Amino acid sequence: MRRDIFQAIADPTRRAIITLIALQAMTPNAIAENFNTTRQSVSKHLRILTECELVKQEQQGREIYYSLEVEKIKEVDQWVNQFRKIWETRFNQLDDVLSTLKKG
Amino acid sequence: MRRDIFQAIADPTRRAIITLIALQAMTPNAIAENFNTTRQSVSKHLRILTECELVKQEQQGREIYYSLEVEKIKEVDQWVNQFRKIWETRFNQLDDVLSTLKKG
DNA sequence: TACATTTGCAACCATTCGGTTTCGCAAAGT
DNA sequence: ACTTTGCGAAACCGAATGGTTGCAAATGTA
Repeated sequence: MRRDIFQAIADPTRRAIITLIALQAMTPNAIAENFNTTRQSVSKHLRILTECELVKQEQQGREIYYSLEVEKIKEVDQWVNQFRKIWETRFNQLDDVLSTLKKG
Repeated sequence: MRRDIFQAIADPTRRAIITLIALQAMTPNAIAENFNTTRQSVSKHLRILTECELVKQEQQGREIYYSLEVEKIKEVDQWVNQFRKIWETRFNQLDDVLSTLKKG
C-alpha cells in the first residue's frame, strides 16, 4: 500500500486535519471533536498521514499528540514549481503585449 | 460527482498527463502512446481533468487537442502558501538560534 | 485491585476508482 | 459508397477508499 503525499491531501477531511494541527499538536479525540465524524475515522486518516510522513506523533502518558511535518509539504510546492515557470512566462508575454500596445 | 483539483492530481498517471501537455496540446492517442495503458483509460483521465477545469479541449477535425489550464494549478499553490508562512517562520527562528550561537 | 479513559487495530460494508471491453458516431481517406 | 481512424460513453470488474462497530492494550484514578 504505497502512500504518497498527493493521495494523502486528496481527501478534504485530511486537508482539514492538516490545517488544524499545523500550529499546535492535538490528540485524536480533540481533532475528532472538530469534525462530523468518529474518532476511529480520524484515527484512520492520521495513520495515512503518518505513513507518508506528513504528520508525526508524540506520546504523553496515554495521550498521543499529532503534529504537522510542515517541511513535507515542500514536495507539493516543488511539483507546483514546474508550472509556476510556465504561468510566469505567460504573464511576461502578456506584459510584452501590453507594453507594445502602450508604445504603439 | 464533485471533482476538485486535489483529487485530480492524486493519481500519478494524471500528474504525468498534466506534465506531458503542459507545453503543447496533444490528442488522446498521442498521450496514450506515452503510457502503458489504453486510449480509453487516458480518455477517462482527461474527462476528470476537464471536469475540474485543469485541462481544456480544442476540436480540430476529428481530432481533439487537450492542453493544460496552467492557471488552475495556482489553487494548489495557494493551499501550500498557508504552510509556506510556517516553514519560513521556523527557518527564521533557526536563523536566530544560529546567529545567537555565533555571537555567544 | 477495580474501573474509566485514550488509543490503535481488525473486521466488515457500501461506495468509488482505475482499467478493459464493447459499442456507436463523426471525420477523413480510398 | 466503403473502410479506416479518432473519439467519447456505457457496461463491467477487481481493488482501494472512507466509514462504522467491536475489541484489546496501555495509562491514569478511586
